Amino acid sequence: MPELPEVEVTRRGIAAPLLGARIASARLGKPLRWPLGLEVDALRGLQIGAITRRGKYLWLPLQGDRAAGGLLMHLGMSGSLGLHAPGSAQALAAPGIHDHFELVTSAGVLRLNDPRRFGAVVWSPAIDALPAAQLLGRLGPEPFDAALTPERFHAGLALRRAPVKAVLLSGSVIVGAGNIYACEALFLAGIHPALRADRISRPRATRLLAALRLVLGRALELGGSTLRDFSDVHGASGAYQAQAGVYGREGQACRACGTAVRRIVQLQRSTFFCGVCQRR
DNA sequence: CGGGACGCCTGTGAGC
DNA sequence: TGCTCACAGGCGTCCC
Repeated sequence: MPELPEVEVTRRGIAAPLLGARIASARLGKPLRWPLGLEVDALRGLQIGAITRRGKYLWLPLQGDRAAGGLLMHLGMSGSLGLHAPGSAQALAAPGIHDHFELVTSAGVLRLNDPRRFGAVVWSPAIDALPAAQLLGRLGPEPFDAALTPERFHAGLALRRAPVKAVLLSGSVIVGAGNIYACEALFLAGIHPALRADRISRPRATRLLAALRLVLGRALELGGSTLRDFSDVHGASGAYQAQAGVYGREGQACRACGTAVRRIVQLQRSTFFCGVCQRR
């Protein structure tokens, strides 16, 4: 479900209510990607600090009398976080079969629902200590980091011979664009997804960076509602098909030129593009 | 090291 | 209606 905008929307939805909340109890469901790395009951009594995001990871700092650290969370492919107000029907309801992590706090019940269980919740003594540092260490710059100039972005692409779509998905030159937004940004920038990253000129790299920011920023404004089955806390989903330029539109007319949108497979993932509008 | 395949899981929709 | 198959928003690990 989540690419960067959806993770950021999630963060914005839970950060303020959970700031300063105290954990009354915690519970694990079926195993996620990795073990928690801590006895789940050890979370009891810890106080939640300011929740941050790096790439598609969320960091929940936790402070207690004897323990300090935090939880590094990832929503994987199908994860979502729900925060249910104390005393609400949802908070009182038993966890669903796909609720695999739960924090009962003074500010409500936080539940990670993740059918495919590619997501993760991992204890780390600090965000810059193992194991968090190991996972975050390979991430490239944030898309809206002002330090990521067109020059630097272009320089990053120039080091890679793989297809530009693969480089975007790798997250080493820029984080946050998943399969959908990578396709959409390449379409907006008029760049063929199979073009080698190091063959992209400075002007085209500049356009691609702008397109990535546009696509991710727009999704953020729309509250992450551009994904197929993403729903916010109010259950609003919306506008997916209306937003997509190429993603999921194989065989349909390109909105710019009318040519049939094509689908190819790269890294075992679908890539959608317009063979006319997007040049090598 | 870079590049690409694999595997982790469950759910859903299309086609028969 | 029920089965099978392809495919789904990610990413760490492993092998070349």
